[in-house]
Formats: sequence, structure tokens, C-alpha cells
Amino acid sequence: VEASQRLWVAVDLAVFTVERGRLQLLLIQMKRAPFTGRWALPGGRIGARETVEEAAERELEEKTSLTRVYLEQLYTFSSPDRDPAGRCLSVAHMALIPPGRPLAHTAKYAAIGWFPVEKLPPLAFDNAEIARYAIERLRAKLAYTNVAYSLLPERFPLAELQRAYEAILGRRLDPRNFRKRIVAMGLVEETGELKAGGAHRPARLFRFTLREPVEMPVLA
Amino acid sequence: VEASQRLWVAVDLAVFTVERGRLQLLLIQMKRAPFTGRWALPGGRIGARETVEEAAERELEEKTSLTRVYLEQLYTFSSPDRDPAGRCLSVAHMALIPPGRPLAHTAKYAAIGWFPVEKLPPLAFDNAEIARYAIERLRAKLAYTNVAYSLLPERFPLAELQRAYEAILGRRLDPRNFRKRIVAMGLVEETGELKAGGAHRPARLFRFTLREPVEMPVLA
DNA sequence: GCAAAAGTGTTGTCGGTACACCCATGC
DNA sequence: GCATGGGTGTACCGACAACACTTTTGC
Repeated sequence: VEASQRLWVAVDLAVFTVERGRLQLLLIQMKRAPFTGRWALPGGRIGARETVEEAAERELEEKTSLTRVYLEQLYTFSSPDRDPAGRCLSVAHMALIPPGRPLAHTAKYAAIGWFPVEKLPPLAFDNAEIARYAIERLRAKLAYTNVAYSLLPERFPLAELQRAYEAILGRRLDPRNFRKRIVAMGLVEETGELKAGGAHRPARLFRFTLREPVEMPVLA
Repeated sequence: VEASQRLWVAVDLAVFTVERGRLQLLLIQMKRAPFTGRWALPGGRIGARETVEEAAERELEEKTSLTRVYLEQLYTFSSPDRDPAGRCLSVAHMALIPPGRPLAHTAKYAAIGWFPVEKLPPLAFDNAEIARYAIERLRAKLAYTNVAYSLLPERFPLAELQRAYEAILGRRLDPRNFRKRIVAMGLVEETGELKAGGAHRPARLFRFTLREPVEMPVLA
């Protein structure tokens, strides 16, 4: 509509994990004005020769040193006022990572940490809206794909998978029906191993039969 | 990652309608090199003070003089080489319009027209990929929302709604089951009118109870 | 032996699919 | 009266939800 103006494109990441039965979102704390001390989604500008997905992957690797996890483009947020510093579009992505990853603390940010999605602090820019959108999408996605594989370690007891589903969906599931469906569907397979060191009856360990995203109706 | 470079953001629109039992996509024919004569999705750069959704709405109104139709952001395509003229991101959108709209022929394009989605001509840029993506999304969306309201005139016989579903899903549906579900769900209501001028038994005319997008499981 | 989590089957209901014939009109 | 599309009901089947007790271990 008009000639090029100063405009840039960033990616923002909603990185999720499930820890202690809670769905957690990764946030960084900003150092600079106008949002000094505010928490925000990790992200950054796209490079000259990369796609937004590649930029998101790079950003994720910087923060968690993870590759090969589930990473999906979500939505592009483009309100002209979303960044007080100028016209900036944000292409939001969602990533799912297994629990217990060490996080990279860089000098660019004051802090980095996990927050349960029910108790997020106030966020910078329009990041609260992006986070809401990502959570909603994750809930929907979980029901009809196998993306949960990215949220769990390689081997895990079935009850842990169930707890991940419950944490994300925000409701309790019946263990008999859960096991029946997951097994009948061939989503997981037994490894033959047992979980050691538990204080109680040891659980059988399972693994996902597929570790790439597939559409399949997992829950009703 | 590096300082601002020359970069711009455009919107591309996948505008669909259903006509003569076929799902049709709106294309324009380009005048300028390097894609002279090639067909492409309608689209254009975003303005300084508008969101990408507003840009898409504006673009749609220019081509079809329609407002208040179903319009949804789909995905951002960002391959660094997608436009030979320079770095250009495209935020793809999908729009659904009722059949029989006159199209605006402007001097910017050589031609504008509808193409059945099974027989698209070669497209400029990465528009073939965008079109594939949009068709897939439309199929999925139709099954769990009421967005079909945007594809039909205000009053219509149920058989016409069924033909729209069949055209988009690419398979035949049973008329008894279709009518049962659609009516039971309260998706449409009778107007009491009959279709005049048909050569055969006149059909009852229905209208949608809702003319805004709602998630509801419409088909299996 | 008791506390704690793991693991297991059956039954009822609902929704979806399959399927074939009569109806109203124009010509 | 016939050709054409409009309009209707039933029966079967599979998927999902509800539901309570036994097993294995550590202490």
C-alpha cells in the first residue's frame, strides 16, 4: 500500500513442558526498557536467510539446547502497536519439550524460568494473548495427534503419560479407559523394563512407537 | 540477528466458493515479470497501520466487494527465496464467499477468475503450496465448524448445502443422514418458503441459525 | 501388615452408517 | 404419465463413559 517502511519480523516461542503434574510455560525476564523486569516469551528477529521455523528452532536451541522436538508455527500477530519500539510482526510458535532440561542463562536476559500456565505473571507486549492462544491450541492438538511424545522422556510409565494429558486438558481421566485407548491405538509399546527406585509397586516402562507428529484421534 | 534489511510482508488470499458442485478458487493473472501471464492468489502488501487480517479484508473487498464473510489467517510462508524480487513474507488467509459474486477487474492484473481446485493452472511464487495448505485446512474446518454458512446464499435448499459439503470433502454423503444431522444439530432452520421456478418438486428453503463461526462437530 | 501407586473387564448408551422407497412438480 | 430431483425411517454396530477391586512393592 505504501513504500517500504521500517518493519521487522520476529518469532516468539511458547515452550511447554509438564513437570510435577502441571503444564509449564518457559519465560524470560527482560532487561531493557520499556519492559524492564517484565516476563516475556523467548524470541528474536528472523535472520536474512532463514524461514521463521528455522529462526524458532535456533531460538529454542539457544535456550534449551534441544533439537528434534515438536515445533509448530501457530499464528502471526500483527497489531501495529504491539511493540512500542516500532512496527514488528511476531510469528508465534509452539514447542513441546520433555521435563528436566537445563536452561541456558544468557546475558541478554535477567532470568529464565518455568511458570505453571494457571499462574502466569504479567507479560510484556501482547505475549499474554499469544500464550492464551498457544495453550488453547495445545489442548486441541493433544486430542487428535500424538504430539505428547515430545513432552515425555524416552521411557515412561503409562501413569505419567496420563498425568501429562490431565495437566494439559485440565481434567481427570479414567485410568482404565486411558490405558485401553492408548494401548489399543498402538500409540505406545512396552519396553519390558520396570521403573526402579519407586517406593511402591514398580511401573512398567513404555515408549512411543512413533516419535514424529501424526494425526490420530487420541481422546474424545 | 542482523540489522534491518529490505524486507516486506504481504498477505495472500485463498478465496473459495462452491459453484456448479465444484469447489472453486479465485485467481488473478499477473501482468509483470518475472511471472507475466502466470496465475496467482490475490494479495498485496500490508499497510503501515493495519494488521494482516485488516489487509486481507481490504484486499478481499477490492476483488469481490464483500465484507462480513468468513476470513481466517492460515499460515505464514517465509522461505527466503519465495519471491525473486527480494525478501517477502506472505501471511496466507482463507476466505469463503457465496457463489455468483461479480468480480472486480482492475488494471493491476491481466485477468481474474475462478478455477476448480482439481484443475489449477501453474501458479506463481509458492502459491501452489499455499493453495494446497488452504484446501486441506478448509476440509478439516468444515467437519468441526459451521463455516459453510459463508459459502451459501442467505436462503438455500438443504440439497445445495449437501452439495457444498460434497464438493469440499470430495466424497458423496447420504442425504438421509446428512439432513438428520444438520437439522438435529440446529445448524439450519426452515424459512417456510419454497424454491420457485424449479423444473421439479420444489425444495424447502433453509437459512443458517448462526452467521458467525462456531466450533461444532458437523461431520464424522 | 499397611500405605501407596499400578494395574485390570464388563456393561450400557449414544452416535454414525448403511440402506430403498414415495412425493411433488413441469413438461 | 414420466422424468427429475426432493424428501423420509429403521436397524445394526462400534466407540466411549461409567464404574471397584486386586496386585506389588517399601517401610
